[in-house]
Amino acid sequence: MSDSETLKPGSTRRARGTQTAGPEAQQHLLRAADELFYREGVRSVGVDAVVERAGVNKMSLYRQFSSKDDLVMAYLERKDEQFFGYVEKSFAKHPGEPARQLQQYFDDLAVRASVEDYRGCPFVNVSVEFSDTTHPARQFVFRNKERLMARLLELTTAAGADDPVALANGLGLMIEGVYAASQTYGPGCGPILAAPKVAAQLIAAACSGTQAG
Amino acid sequence: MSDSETLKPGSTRRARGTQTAGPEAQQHLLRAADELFYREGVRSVGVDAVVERAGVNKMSLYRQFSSKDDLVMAYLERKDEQFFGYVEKSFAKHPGEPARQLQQYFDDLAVRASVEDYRGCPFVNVSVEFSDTTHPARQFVFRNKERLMARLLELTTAAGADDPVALANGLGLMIEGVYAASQTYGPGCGPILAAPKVAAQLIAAACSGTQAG
DNA sequence: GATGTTAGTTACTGGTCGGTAACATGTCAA
DNA sequence: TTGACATGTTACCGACCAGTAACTAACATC
Repeated sequence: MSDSETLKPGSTRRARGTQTAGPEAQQHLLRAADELFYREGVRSVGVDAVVERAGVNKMSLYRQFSSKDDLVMAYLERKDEQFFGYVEKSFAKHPGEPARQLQQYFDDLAVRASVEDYRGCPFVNVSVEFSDTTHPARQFVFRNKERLMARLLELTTAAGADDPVALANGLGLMIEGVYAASQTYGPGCGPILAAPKVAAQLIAAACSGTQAG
Repeated sequence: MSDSETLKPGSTRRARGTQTAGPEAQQHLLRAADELFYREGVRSVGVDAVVERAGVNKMSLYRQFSSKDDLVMAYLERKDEQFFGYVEKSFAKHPGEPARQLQQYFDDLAVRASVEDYRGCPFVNVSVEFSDTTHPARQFVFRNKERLMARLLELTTAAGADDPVALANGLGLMIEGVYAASQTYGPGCGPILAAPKVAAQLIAAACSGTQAG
């Protein structure tokens, strides 16, 4: 009862010694895994670090997830939701105007990728950390990108692009480029800020005939 | 003398038990580190794996390099030379025609990035594996990309682009995109193959007034 | 108040990591 | 032949890793 634990200010780490219900512990673990895995990498962060940040016992982790890989997959699911949440949020700003929807996503992406502690695309990162393409995490990434490309293709088609596939491919390439450049070049500098204008150029050139967006 | 070691077919691993001169061992180590670090990642590959593949003793590694980090930096130096070797090789195909030089690089890059066991940009990969931006490896990557951007800017300027910086940024973004897409989408599929056409479009649009290349 | 269930705690396993010490072995020059 | 030196070999260090076992403490239900 007399818990002498002190929470570091500004930290999301939870106090120890308190008991936590199962689903509640799961949420704490997912949140801790999200923060640590994304910032420092999936392989670099050990399960001990995750449970400590979650304020949960290690056994509780293995009661909620069968293995670290299982936790990694749950982390990816979470990131997947987050990612398409961003996408649809941008698209929702200009309903019925596919060209402007695409443009809006690049505007928003450039802003997100320019913050100081940005760590790029979580899916690219796990692809780097896992060299085995048959690993479930890699397979998940493939599906994630497939889904993104399909969504882009919907919009480029709706926008009346001369070659919707080519435009979607070009824009997909730009997205990956922004993510990578945020890590290799400095944050919020150079190429990233050029992305929206390049996207605008590609969209305009592809939709020159039919101005559907 | 009676060395019963058997070399696995197709492997570059060297036989054990033989003695190797210092600089020779260094070359074997660098080659082994290159192959393993690039294919499987810098953090994932241990020094034991490197020395085994190099056919060299672990002590020989630490006589040539002060630490694993030191070996990693040497690996990056090697990759840096290789990278700009590719760049200049493409540029050399069309001397005095900057726009065509830039285009040629994208054509060659798309081919390289489409082979089965391609593992993307080694500099992006170490940026993912090392979350600390103050790490020497990260600093090296920053300098590498700075140098690439400077070289691109030389060509876009020489090509008479309306806005050489903007074009260089756009092309730089495309390069990063090709690297990343080679890992997240399948190999030799989709967006990567679209890269040369997108690059051509960007170059043509930026150099519409003055056809210097 | 006894019981079953769940979570927390401690300690441990077997393995890998980067790095080092002590010693044996090979090669080459004098 | 002898000595010096660079190399290979074996064994080890402390630290970390993912995962588990045995036990204790809190809770709800009856």
